[in-house]
Amino acid sequence: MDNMKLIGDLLHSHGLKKTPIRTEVLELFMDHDFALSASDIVAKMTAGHDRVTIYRALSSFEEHGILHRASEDGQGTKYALCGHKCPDEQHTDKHAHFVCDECHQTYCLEDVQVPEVEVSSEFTVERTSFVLGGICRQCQQ
Amino acid sequence: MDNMKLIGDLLHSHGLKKTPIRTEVLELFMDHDFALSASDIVAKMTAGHDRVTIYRALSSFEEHGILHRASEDGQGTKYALCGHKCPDEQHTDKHAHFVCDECHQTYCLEDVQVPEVEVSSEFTVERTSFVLGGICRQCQQ
DNA sequence: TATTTAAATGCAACTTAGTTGCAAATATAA
DNA sequence: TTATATTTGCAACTAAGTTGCATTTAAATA
Repeated sequence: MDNMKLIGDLLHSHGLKKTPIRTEVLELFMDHDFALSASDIVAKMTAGHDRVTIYRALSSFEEHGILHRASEDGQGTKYALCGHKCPDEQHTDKHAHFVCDECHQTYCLEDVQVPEVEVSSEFTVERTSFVLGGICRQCQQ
Repeated sequence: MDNMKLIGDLLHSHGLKKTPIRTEVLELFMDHDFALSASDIVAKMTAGHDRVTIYRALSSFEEHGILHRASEDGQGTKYALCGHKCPDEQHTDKHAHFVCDECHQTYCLEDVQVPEVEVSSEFTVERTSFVLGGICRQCQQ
């Protein structure tokens, strides 16, 4: 695992201090192939850290382009790492996401591009979110 | 205004009782060209009706295909009438929606079709939501 | 290595969205 | 007009997210 080094670099390169909590949060994201919400993280963290701290870590990561918002279903906002297949910059909203109705997990569909569309000049589009819903393989049976 | 007759028919044809509250809720949807959330409706209703009743009316309308979910931004779920340009059946998710970051209003983009996409067989897609975000004309200045 | 300080954390308290159970009220069919 | 299933209101709850403030800590620098 050289995740440790990676995480250190990631935080440092964005001018964020490397704290145990932030490190553990980023490790969680690296260890999962689906998006996580603040409460998912609180539940998975070893020590019982305050919800507020997790919310603040997530916002901060989002602002710095380390995480992107993957979906906002009824179970709260889920975030995903701007990772492997994401370009280093402008990772937001480039791919679609899939939310399972059964387990409520959110997956990045990194090969499904968010389509570019023409919209009435009445609206200035700054973000696009393309979220599919249904059942994932695990919940299929 | 023959909205009244229309509303009566709509409720009756879905086996829903025509109550003052439901009538007023549907009138509100007919009078607005953007989507409304439960709290929007509570605020706009003349008499101070209970939030719970509004939530229940909305769920019921959604179940019966009278309303569709337009967006779920941080300000709560917004609903829109399955109206004029919606086909009478299967109105859900057929078009994109636009959420303004400034006023948080959600508009139906009835001419922007939600694209059909190919997804890994790992996922069974049952719903699709295509939501654009940005600034609407009113908030432009 | 010790000191300093801006940034990060924890705590308490709050807001807002949404839900559930149950009793009272009411729309409609008979 | 009455009977009944539906709808409504109330109270109480959960869960997500936020804010202010005091305390702690990472890391720059002396």
